[in-house]
Amino acid sequence: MSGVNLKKLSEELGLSISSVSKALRDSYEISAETKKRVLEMAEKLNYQPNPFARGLRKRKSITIAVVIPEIANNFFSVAIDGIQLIAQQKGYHVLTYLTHEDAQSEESTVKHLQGGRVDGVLISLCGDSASVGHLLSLNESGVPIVFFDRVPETRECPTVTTDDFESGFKATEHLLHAGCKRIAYLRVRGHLSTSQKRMDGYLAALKKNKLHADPKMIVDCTNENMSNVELLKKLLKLKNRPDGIFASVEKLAISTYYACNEIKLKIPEQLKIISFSNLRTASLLSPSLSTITQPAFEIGKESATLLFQMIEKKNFNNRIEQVVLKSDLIERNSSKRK
Amino acid sequence: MSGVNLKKLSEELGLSISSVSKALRDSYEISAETKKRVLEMAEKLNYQPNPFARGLRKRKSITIAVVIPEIANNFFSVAIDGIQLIAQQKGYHVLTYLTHEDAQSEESTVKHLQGGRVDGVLISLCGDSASVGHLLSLNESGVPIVFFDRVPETRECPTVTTDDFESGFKATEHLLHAGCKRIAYLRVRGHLSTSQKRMDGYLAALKKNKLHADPKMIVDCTNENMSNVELLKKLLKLKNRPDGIFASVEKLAISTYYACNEIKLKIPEQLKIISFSNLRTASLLSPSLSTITQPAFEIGKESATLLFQMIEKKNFNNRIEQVVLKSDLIERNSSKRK
DNA sequence: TCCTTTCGCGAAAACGTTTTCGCTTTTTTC
DNA sequence: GAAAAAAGCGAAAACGTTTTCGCGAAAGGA
Repeated sequence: MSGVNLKKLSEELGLSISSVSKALRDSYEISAETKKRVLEMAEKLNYQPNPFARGLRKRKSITIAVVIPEIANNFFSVAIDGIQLIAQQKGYHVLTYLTHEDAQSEESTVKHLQGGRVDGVLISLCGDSASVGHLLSLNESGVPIVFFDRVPETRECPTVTTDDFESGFKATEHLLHAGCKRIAYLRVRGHLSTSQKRMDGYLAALKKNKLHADPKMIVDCTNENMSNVELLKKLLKLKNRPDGIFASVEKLAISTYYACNEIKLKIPEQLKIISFSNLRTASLLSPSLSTITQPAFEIGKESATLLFQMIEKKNFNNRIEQVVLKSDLIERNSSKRK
Repeated sequence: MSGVNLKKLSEELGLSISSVSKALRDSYEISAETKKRVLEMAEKLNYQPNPFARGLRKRKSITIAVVIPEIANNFFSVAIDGIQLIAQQKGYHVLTYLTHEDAQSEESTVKHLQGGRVDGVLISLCGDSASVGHLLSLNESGVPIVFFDRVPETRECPTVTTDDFESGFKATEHLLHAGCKRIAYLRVRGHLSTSQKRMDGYLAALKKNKLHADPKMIVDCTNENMSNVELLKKLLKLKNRPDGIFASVEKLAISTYYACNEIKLKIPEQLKIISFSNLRTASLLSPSLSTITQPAFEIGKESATLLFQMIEKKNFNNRIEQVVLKSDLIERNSSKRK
């Protein structure tokens, strides 16, 4: 047992607890000589202040929470990397919670965060979170929240997102320019702001190019690869099958690749694909995958930076900052013209 | 501000603080009727116990720490997934720290964990952590530690690893059977137990097949893709270049793919590759990548389970459990015989 | 020299819990 | 019906900090 606390330290030094505490915090009330003695003894006994006592007293946790749908995902893991960078710079600890796209799990997680465990929350909503009531309640109890990537549709709040509409528009036009006549939009069910905006961009591009938007070409997928592959195989065997696929999330592009492998459909000759994706091996795939790549690391950094601004200035309810970053469209072979 | 605590709750109910506390913890001292009243009021006012007060009093944090070199990595992100699953089941919170392969960062992180912030630590060592003194100190202060994947070489401690020697052996024999005569072993500099064991397996396989182990075929790479590509291009342009590559970590296989693309070396005709990797798109690469795949999710689950055993039974210093899981060798096209 | 200011430090309260102990009232036991 | 036991609750200490306040001594100003 370590058990070295201020009391033990003060006894060792022949000082009062309060003096030791002040010396460690470099208070002007303590002489330079005493400070030196205290610092040396603290070092020698390897004193580490108890975070719970300090948190209780100062009503501050020096901790933030990150709530995300999943972690085994290139976008989120890189975003966390950016978050951690900023948090580490600020001397903050980071609690991570996974909702697994489950609204109930998200709600109970957020509820547990109300006791003062964290000074702020970074969250990317899960797919089927209908309401944001639990988050409002958390915010009202004084905990600032920043949403990143997947943000609430209905309410004004601090967010860090990417230009999803424009990206959806560009990706669709890219497929059109590559020669596609019939483009399917792949999404996962649920009401996510990102998915909606990307689809709006898709629809706008079709409209601008005077193309009919066929509801059958808007395909609702699941979170599970196997069932998606089956679904896509059916889609691609249709008489009037699509000649272009716009996948709104990475995993759907992967499922499409598997489906095409199985039914011997050639990419890009018979089917062109572009996808939102942060896959680092996109260029090594067979064929290399054209992507819209979100600046995941920057998103993480920006949202953490914004959160700390809100934590430090307590007036976080006055102004609502909304940061929008640009995604990159990277053309590769999966959408090549011929 | 929420600020609803036991005091406010007790005032609202006309009870003492201690009675309310006991009612919430379902103490036998409190009547069923009172308990019901208290529970209802707590629900109504949305009471959440202060974790710092409780942690201070009970000397328990209900929190574990995960210390890893990086998170934007398929192995570690899936391992965390497994850890989170178990932690969530146990009602524990998870703090994540990244060392970025920096020994000093690892040391300071571990030092900060001594104050009682966590009840246990899961750690995968960084590449150039020479000593484990800081971890010993943490352990002596009563915090159980479980190492996973990258474990200390010198000391007996609780670990969860994979069969790295056997996997290294099998991977090498696989390349030999595919026709390779000269196999390079790619590793990142540093003294990691995993890398060492994998190489031992490699060397043993060479020896068994009566092949000379050329020191020039053991290549020290860095953590940076660009420089690795350059290094590998040089290696592959050598007069007596290798005809097989055994990459001990995923990123080195990726770098090899890039290098081969640049110098127009054909895989697997001119160079066969196998790699340790948890890449989910390994089968979609061009060509598909043969891998030794570690059961990352199971590793996470096993190590968390082991840690909680140690946390719950306090006699964690008596018996030292060492779990070894099996990796899978998955043959794909990058190492095909012809 | 005397008064005021500054310096250096200690006592004690407070943060919100949990838990031990004691007290009153009710119930059980013989 | 008296003694014993149990039930139901409250007071207060404790966890380890931080911070306010107070106090004596030294230093400065007149």
